[in-house]
Amino acid sequence: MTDQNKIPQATAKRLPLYYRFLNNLHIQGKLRVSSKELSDAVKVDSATIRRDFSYFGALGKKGYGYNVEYLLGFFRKTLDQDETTRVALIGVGNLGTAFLHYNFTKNNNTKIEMAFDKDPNKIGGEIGGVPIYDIDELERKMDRISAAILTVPVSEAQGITDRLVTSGVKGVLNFTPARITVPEGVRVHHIDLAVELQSLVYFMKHYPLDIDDE
Amino acid sequence: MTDQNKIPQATAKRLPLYYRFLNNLHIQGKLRVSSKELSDAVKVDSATIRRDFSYFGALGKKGYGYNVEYLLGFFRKTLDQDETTRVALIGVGNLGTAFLHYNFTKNNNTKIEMAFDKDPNKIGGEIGGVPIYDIDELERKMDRISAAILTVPVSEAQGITDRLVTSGVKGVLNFTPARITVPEGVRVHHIDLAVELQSLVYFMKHYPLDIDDE
DNA sequence: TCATACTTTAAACTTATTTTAACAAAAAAA
DNA sequence: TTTTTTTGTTAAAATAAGTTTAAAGTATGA
Repeated sequence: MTDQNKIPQATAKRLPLYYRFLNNLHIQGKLRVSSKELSDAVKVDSATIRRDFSYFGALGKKGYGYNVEYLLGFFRKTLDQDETTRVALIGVGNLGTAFLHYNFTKNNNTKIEMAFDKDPNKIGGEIGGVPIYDIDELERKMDRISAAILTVPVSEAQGITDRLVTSGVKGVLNFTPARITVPEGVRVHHIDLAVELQSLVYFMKHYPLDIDDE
Repeated sequence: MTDQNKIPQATAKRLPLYYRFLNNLHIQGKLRVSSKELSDAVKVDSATIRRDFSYFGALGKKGYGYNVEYLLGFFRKTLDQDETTRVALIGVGNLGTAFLHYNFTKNNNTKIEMAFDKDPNKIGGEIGGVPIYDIDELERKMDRISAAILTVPVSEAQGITDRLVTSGVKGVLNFTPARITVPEGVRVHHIDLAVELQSLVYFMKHYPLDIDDE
């Protein structure tokens, strides 16, 4: 909250990516890394990486590069890795199930604490260690959950979102095609699988030369 | 291929989104729409929408707005909706299955023609009308497929990608955390679920006021 | 140990891209 | 008519990326 407001959104979006790769390097036992090496790994221009890092002050050493452990520690703090954010998943279909199997907690500051569905066959069960509750229980259970992953059918999206917001959720990762409306102060990120695929196809046809953007 | 090179990438990325909503409006029987209305629906500033549209010439009428059907027809052409792109899906796990159930063809120019997996229980079967083949058959079957959705475990990502590229694939939608390397001319879009979630959380904490960006 | 060559960052500067704001002109509505 | 709506476009502002340069370090070999 101090000066984070000043760092560009584009940089902020790359942070989790950097963190992931730094973690890999650390596991591999690497002690230092140059912006060039990191660039090869994450496919981001090395100058951009240095620029991104420099928003946080001088983290590297000239002629040496970055100390992996130090950088990792720094990112852990910056990304609030110590304080886990409690997440709920709504809609245990295939996509929802994929999420539940994903081991987020391992390298991340997020934990899916519970899931909701309306299918009686799923309610009461658990997947990947996450209990599945009846969607009707949502308001009762959602205490202390601050983010939600929305993997329900489109038709349910806005209705469920309203209930989530009422329950105090401040962030929604929306996988439905619906562009949901939320009150100010609630953050929504959209990922629309069909749009992503269509976008890829459009870029393939019209921008065939570039290596990679996104 | 005429002047598409001139339209900004940021605009290109929004095109599929516009198309989807225009289609919704059309189904709802709406005859016209203003940039303001569309803005509310897709959560993109109305000025940005007008600016985006204007790259393609004058599509609307002052004091009236845009004719939904005309605009839709225009986008259909621009997004090459008439010519379907043949897509293969690699890795029929939960995420892959979610994709197969998704009815892409309905509103889109993409069709998942086939899927690959190495699980003998899945091979030979089909999901959502898409046949599942043995991953060993990849090179033999991939004729005429130009894009691939990669939903395999990270460890397989680069190896499979190399095989896809050899088979003539020009675009990959990569859902694995690996930042895969491809030769020039092949397009890769990454979607990393963990990064997306972490990114949401970061933005929730540090940019709590903005309504929506992405 | 010292000199030299090499590496690599950080910061300043430049360029490019994207968004936003403003407003005249055209059409619609009253 | 007159007023209101709404586009298309221009110009300005904001964001983001890439380049260059100087300083600070490392590594090497005499």
